[in-house]
Amino acid sequence: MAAIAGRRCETNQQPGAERLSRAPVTDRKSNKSYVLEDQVGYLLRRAHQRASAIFSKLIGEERLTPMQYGTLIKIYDLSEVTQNRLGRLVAMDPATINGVVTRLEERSLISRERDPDNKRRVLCRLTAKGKSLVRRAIPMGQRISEKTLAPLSIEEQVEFLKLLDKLK
Amino acid sequence: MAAIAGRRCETNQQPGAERLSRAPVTDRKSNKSYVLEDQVGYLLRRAHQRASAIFSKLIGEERLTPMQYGTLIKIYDLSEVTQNRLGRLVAMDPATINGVVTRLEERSLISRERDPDNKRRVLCRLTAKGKSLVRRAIPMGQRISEKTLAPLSIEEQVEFLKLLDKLK
DNA sequence: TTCTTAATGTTCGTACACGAACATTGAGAA
DNA sequence: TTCTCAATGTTCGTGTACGAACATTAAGAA
Repeated sequence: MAAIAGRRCETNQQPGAERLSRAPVTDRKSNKSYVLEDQVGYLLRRAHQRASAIFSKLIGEERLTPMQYGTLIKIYDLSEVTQNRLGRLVAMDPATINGVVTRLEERSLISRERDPDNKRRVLCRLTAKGKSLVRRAIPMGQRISEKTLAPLSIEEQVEFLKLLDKLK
Repeated sequence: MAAIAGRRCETNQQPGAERLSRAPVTDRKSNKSYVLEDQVGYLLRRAHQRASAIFSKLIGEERLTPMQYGTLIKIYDLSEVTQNRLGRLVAMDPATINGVVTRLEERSLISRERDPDNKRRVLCRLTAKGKSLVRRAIPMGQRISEKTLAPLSIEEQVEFLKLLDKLK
């Protein structure tokens, strides 16, 4: 695991995860043993955890989470989006995107207003502040992706992304 | 995306994520365009999201989250563990494992007591109820992993897990 | 035009995730 | 034996996640 700022145990308290000598005691009936550490779900969580940690460390900019970053990028690309559609574009349910967008608005990075043509909708736009933040953040996003994939060779990276894409 | 119980928009409101015609408007200066949907972090999140959804749908048992499941499995394998060490084993920081363990204790699936030999530590054990739940859950865990990896061929699964393991 | 149903958001409750600050306890150094 | 510092937990605050219930509005059927 990449080192994280405020670590409290050298044994890796945070994300890290200790590795014990593999004793798949769990299943005695079936011949295939069940080791938690080998399950896709567990590994995906760990990898995602690591990716988030790298993001937080490298993004620098006034605190931005991966979700906030993704959200800003999408609005930037579309200039104006409905909140609901925005949620679909970044894969967040209505309740979650609502929270994200609310926080971004509180920080004056985006603005929201009712769509006059359809009073259900809420249109999201970037403020000048939001736009400039996005422009500064993009290059970081690229570095973050590189860093995240760094443990793999270039060929492996291509292969990995190809397979990962099938598991969306 | 696998269908989720209470969907509200046929356009896939929840996790799903809409795919728009790829307009990498974002970067005009560098020659390589930046598409959010192609970034590892984004894809990892999506894959993890899907894995969690599959877990929730298939676990059945009285509601169990992936974290609770992993935690129970670990205690089951070790019979008795310190709360802090438990957190390291399942890759959760002290604050998070604390919450998970508290909820499991409230449901009488585990018991906690101070270690008499080291009054800082808290020992976690499974209750009879917890043990039987774990035994019923393991087979589900295996099916969940299979289902999660289903979009990949057997060879791809092996390759994917190998690469994913490097990104912990 | 009404009636029904879908779309869009909001609010609530629960469960991670994790940085940060803090209290307690143990282990090794001086 | 003190003194220092690491280890273990707890609490707080912020930010996803997401099911569920609800209000409002729009669009199409009868």
